[in-house]
Amino acid sequence: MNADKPLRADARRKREALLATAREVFDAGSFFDLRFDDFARLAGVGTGTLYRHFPTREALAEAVYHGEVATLCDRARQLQATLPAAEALATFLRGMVDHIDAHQGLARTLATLWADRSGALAEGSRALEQAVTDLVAAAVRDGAVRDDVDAGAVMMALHGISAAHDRPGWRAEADDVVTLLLDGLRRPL
Amino acid sequence: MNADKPLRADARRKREALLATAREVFDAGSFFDLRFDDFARLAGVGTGTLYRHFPTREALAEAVYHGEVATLCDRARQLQATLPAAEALATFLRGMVDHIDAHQGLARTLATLWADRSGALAEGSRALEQAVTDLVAAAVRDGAVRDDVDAGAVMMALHGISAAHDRPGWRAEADDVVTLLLDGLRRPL
DNA sequence: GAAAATATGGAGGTCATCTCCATTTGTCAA
DNA sequence: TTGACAAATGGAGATGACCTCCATATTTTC
Repeated sequence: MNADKPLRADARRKREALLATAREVFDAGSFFDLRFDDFARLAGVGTGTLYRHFPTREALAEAVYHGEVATLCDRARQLQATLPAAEALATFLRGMVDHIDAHQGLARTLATLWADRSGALAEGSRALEQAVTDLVAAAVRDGAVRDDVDAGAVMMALHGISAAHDRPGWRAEADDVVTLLLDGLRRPL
Repeated sequence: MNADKPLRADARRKREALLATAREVFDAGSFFDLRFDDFARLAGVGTGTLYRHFPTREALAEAVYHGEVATLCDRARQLQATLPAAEALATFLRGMVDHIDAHQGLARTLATLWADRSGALAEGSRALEQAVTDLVAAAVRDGAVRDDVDAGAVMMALHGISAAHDRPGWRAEADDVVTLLLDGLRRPL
């Protein structure tokens, strides 16, 4: 869905400028507070161009974190290949919390992408869910994890974690959620 | 924070009209899609009046569900008084899923109230969190639940459940989350 | 190097949100 | 009852974010 059209030279340049600006704003933590049009001005680009490249704020957010989400997915696959399934799952979930903790914007982005009721679930969101589903499935096959719960439950919990990122005691609570999930997932008895 | 001023007669009437209309719209499931001004017209009230009574859409949502949330809290206290702590917690969480499942609007409202980053956490949200905290604390005192996790973790998970209300397999996944939480909460070993 | 294809930018349209205040309605003391 | 004061109303219009449109500019192609 990406290699469709070879972007024209200036188009690619503007696109990069927009992404670069968006990344900065993300790191500053003001991405979701800023007028969308202002990205255009900030990036030295017209509003029309902004909208042609990224029809919505969410599209831009997803593009910014496309790489990061892909990295998370790769990490999931890598863990799955090198660790016992149960441990891979645990490590991945703990790592998710680390990532979210380290990056203001990622938490917001995940929460937003996920909560986006506009039908077409973003690519990154799908990919992440697939990675989690695979991890859980492998652990189930291993017999390390019960087989009567859906991986979607884990996604729901992750969403809760992302969405609550600005709670005072977030980090501790987030770790607790993961602990509960993992202990709950172990085959009962 | 409520018995401050004895509302004038017409004020109370308009307020009721707004709430009644909002309740209908909630049940129809279109609360969050409707132009806010239209509540005014629908309720036979001017926009100014709408905004004086409910400064934001969230304020109206909270008012509509104030009773329902209070009921949930009462239910928590009642369960706590009549059942062993662990069972009270389990029953309450299962009941939450039932409630959310039965009422379109409640899920959205809880997710919205919770996600509202505007600092002042809504009254209903606070109350609900307190109820959950009490339930967990009681179960911990009983020795039925581990003491190394915060009740906030349970709230996070509940939020995830509410926010994901429109997933295809929501009900099953939501039940799974609760199962994981409860099994995870039992004292390990 | 000219035509065709592609992309730009920003002025202006659209629309939900919210404010303001001239008018209406309710309350209460005399 | 009535007059006077306070409280509340409603809806026109300001505000401001979002998005579209298209005349112009840039790139590519032949």
